[in-house]
This record gives sequence, structure tokens and C-alpha cells, in this order.
Amino acid sequence: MLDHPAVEDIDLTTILAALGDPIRLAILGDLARSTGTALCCADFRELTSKSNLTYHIARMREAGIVHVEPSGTRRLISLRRADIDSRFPGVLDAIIANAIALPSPFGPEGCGLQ
Amino acid sequence: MLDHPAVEDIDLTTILAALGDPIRLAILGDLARSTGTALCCADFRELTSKSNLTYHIARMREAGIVHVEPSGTRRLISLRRADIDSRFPGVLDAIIANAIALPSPFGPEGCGLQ
DNA sequence: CGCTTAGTTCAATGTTTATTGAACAAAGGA
DNA sequence: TCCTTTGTTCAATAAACATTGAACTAAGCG
Repeated sequence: MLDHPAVEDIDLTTILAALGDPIRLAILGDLARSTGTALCCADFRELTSKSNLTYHIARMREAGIVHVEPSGTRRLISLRRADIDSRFPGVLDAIIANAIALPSPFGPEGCGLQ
Repeated sequence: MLDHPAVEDIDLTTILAALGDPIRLAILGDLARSTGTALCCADFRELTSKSNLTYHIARMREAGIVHVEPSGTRRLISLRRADIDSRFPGVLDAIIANAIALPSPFGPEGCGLQ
């Protein structure tokens, strides 16, 4: 539980598959928009249900895209941006640059975050 | 049949999902390595079976990643690099740069091309 | 201690995906 | 015209994926 792959074990196919889903791409966008502020699962509640979020965030964690750290009753989610960039230079940055501009797949009001 | 999405209909999630598969990422790598030479389905035969190639190449075509053009008894496959770059700048280039370096998922001898 | 907030686990369900092999179609060369 | 090469279609199948809701755990607060 809460296993994070080592940098050298991060796989490009797995990263792309993990981001090839509207909910997870929206999570990526939210995380990228909020650099500095740590987000927790509850911050993504407008995207889907609690248990479904557990599922999607676990997929991103297992792919090596996010780091999840328990903090009291919550889990702080952060991007492993430097890790992915060192392993696959430019890939995550390019995706983020485009994902940030994307409208939220769940209504024009966005996800509520910034 | 042989429907290609218009540039403005190309979707980032769909592209990432299409490339989040070892066979399709290998096809992308082969195409990127062979700029100048047009490839046909048969050039990917070391990756999987004929009918499975039809399936994977159709997915890439429907995602807007490749253009497929009949030519005699074959189909010439080419990357829609400029199209994707105009829609999602940098994304495909970054993925290609990393995919090219990737070992073929099907044996150290690579795919036989190049 | 009891309540609330945050998130997980689990089983169930329906959908999509990947893969196979056999049968088929279409173009080109001998 | 027959044969070969190239690729498609189709049905079947197994596996992976996404989604739900109910039950649960764990931490913090009053």
C-alpha cells in the first residue's frame, strides 16, 4: 500500500496509458495548476466519486506520476515532475502544457480549483 | 473505413491512450526512425499478427496519429506529425524522442527495421 | 468518548481492450 | 488466368478497466 515505483522503474507506456483517461488527465491539470499548494483527494471530488478517485489516484501513483503522502486524515498528492522529467525528458512538461489549457471534461465551470 | 479525424477533432486523451500500449508505441518508434521511407503494415509484422496489426493501426489512425493510404495491395502508413504538433505542441515530439530510444518490447534484436 | 472528515476496501457489474485464427477481398505479377 | 502478396473482416475469448455503493478504518476535534 502506497507503493511508489523507483524512478528507473517508471515506464513510458504505463505513463501514457495512465494519462489516457479524461479523469486522470483532469487530475494532472489540477495538480499542475496548483504548484505550491498540496492537493488532497477531496480536492478532486467534482470529478467523480470517492471510491473511484481512490482507484484513479492509485493508478497514477503506480505509474509513477504522483506521490501520495498521508498527512493526518488526508493524503497529499503531488506530481513527481522532476522524476519523470529525468527519466523521460520533456514528456510530462509537454502534456501538462496542453492539459492545463484543456477544459474540464465535467462541465465548463471547471473543477472548482483555481 | 480509412476515416481520419480532422485536426481540430484530435483529442489529447485519445492520443495518450492510443500510445499507452507497447505495440503501438513500438509502431510509433519505427515510423519516427524511418522518416523519408514510407512503411506498410508488413513492416511491423515482427510485432504481432496480421489481424492484430490491422487493429492497432486502426486505433492509431482513429486517434489521428497516423495517416493510412492505400497504394496497390499495400497501405502506406505515415505519422501525422505536423497535425498533432499544431494541435498539441511538443507532445508528440517529446514522446517520439523517448520512444525512439526504447528497446523493442519484443526481443533485443528490435523490429528488424533500420 | 462520540462525532466528523478523509479515504480505503471489497464485491458486483458492465464496458472496453487485446488477441487469435479462419475466411475473405483486392491488386499485381508470371 | 492462376498465384502470391497484402491486408481486412468477423466471431470468439480472456483479461483489464471503470464505476458503483455499502461497509469499514483511522485521525482529529469537541
